[in-house]
Amino acid sequence: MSKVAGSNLARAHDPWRASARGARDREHVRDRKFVESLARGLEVLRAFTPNEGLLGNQEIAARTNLPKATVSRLTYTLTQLGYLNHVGRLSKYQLAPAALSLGYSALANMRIRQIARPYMQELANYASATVALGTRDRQSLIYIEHCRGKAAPMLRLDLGSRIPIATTAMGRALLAAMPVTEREWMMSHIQRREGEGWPKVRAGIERAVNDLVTRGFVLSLGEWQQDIVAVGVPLTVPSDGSAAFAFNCGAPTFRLSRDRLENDVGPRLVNMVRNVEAALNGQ
Amino acid sequence: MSKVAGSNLARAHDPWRASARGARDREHVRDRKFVESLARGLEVLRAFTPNEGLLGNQEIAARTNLPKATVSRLTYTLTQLGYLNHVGRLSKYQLAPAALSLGYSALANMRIRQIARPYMQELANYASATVALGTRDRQSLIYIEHCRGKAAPMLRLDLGSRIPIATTAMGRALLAAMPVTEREWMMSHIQRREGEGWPKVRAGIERAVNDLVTRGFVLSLGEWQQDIVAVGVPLTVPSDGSAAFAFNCGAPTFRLSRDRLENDVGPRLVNMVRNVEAALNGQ
DNA sequence: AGTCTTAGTTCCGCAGAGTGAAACCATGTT
DNA sequence: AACATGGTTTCACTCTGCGGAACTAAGACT
Repeated sequence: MSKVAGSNLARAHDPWRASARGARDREHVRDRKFVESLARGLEVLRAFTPNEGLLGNQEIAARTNLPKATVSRLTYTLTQLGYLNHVGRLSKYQLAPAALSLGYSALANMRIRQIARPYMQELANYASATVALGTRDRQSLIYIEHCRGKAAPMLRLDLGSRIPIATTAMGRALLAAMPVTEREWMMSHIQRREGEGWPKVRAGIERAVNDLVTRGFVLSLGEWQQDIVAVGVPLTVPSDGSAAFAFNCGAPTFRLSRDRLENDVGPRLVNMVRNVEAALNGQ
Repeated sequence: MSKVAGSNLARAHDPWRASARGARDREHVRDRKFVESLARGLEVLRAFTPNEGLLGNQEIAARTNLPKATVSRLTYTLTQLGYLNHVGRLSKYQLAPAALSLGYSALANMRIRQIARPYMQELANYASATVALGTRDRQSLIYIEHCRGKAAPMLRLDLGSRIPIATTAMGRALLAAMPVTEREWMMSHIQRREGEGWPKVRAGIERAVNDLVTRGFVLSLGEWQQDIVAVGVPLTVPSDGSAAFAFNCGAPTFRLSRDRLENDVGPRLVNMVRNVEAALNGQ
């Protein structure tokens, strides 16, 4: 049940727990404001991931825990609207351009991107590393903007791609900057997913919380990808409560010594973020 | 009414004509498979464009022709699900990361991109121009992939951005390759929008239809953007009926003489597309 | 202060949209 | 021919989603 749709943090109403019309819901008071079929339709779209790009109704039904018949109607509707494409004569759908278009509109309207980009590029060049900006969506991070340094075309992550929260510098920065209750809630989720790796992951996060207060940035030293090191710094937009962002600056281990990362790049990233914050509030 | 949601070509069921529960629908037979509230929710998301990125419920209601109360519930739901963000203390929403994420998944799964990219890059380099790949969504084109030639960082269009169909080389290529009935239908739409500019636009399209059969490519010489010339070539994926793509290759006028465009670049683009087609069918 | 305006939210009774189990179809497969 | 497999359609029921209208909140103007 909860495998399907991670609910949306504290403030969230977890759609699938909440209703699933069929499941005679004892206790839960229905939220009259929440439009169930919209949520379901979107959940269908979400079932398509970058690797799982071609799904039949059956597979969708499995992934979303929705009854066959319902999925059939939803895919039909989504196809009409141009969000899905019928592919390969029969059966199997695929995300279609309309979905892409939404993403583009989303990107285009994130003011922070335009403002941050020049700062990011500058640091990327200076450190010959990659600087990226991301934000949270459910249980992972999404890249919103990124700049590569001159000599570092190493790791290629496109805008919109997802990375985990628990083990990356960017993710830890975000976690470390959260209100405690929220962080605890996130961590319980992560714990469930990590299983036995959890103690190590937890230690990493706790160190990050500590690092953030003492040094202003957090680290990930090969904990996400072997051979990749990075620093991360959070940014909270004050006016706009819900939106929290984080930057990272990373490179392959051999290119960026730990010493330089901690004593040069880290502080510079902190400084960069202060500048971005100023620019954001400025105009 | 029809201003809101362009219906989706011939096969389409035009959602808003079809029902709008309140509007006691005489004639129209309801499509029991179509999930109205999903369509409405998505229409709300669509109301956000790259330029119109910050909308209040009221504005959304106006753009979608949905009643206030309904919009209120839909935005509430979309916010819960992470597709919209509440911004600036109260009122006004904005597309949120979840929307972006869909777009990324969509992109990631278009096989044609990976296959076409090397060919595109090669031509882009050769011609010192920009080569792009796009597909249709409703009444416009969407960029799916693009490569810039070495010395041509001129026009910067990101993936997912929209360009018009009627005046661009890419759009005309698509139009020219359509079945007549479909093209006629599209053209009637375009006509409505163009108003008095229509005769010229129409002539352009008709020339394109002609060019396509005689030469294999179509042209747009400054008809979309002053100072930009381009050739376009369509590609139809046979197995996958609905999906039709088109390529363009363009540059600022001063960089690419008309002669070279027509006698060198055009034929090469045609050739490139043949190669891509072969590659697509190959594996 | 008061009054208007503008925008968003909530109520509430109603009707029909959306549902899902089960029957039905259409394609392979053994 | 029987059997999977996966998608679609039917059908009767019910609860969801609807939307007009009432309500609330926050400026803006006198």
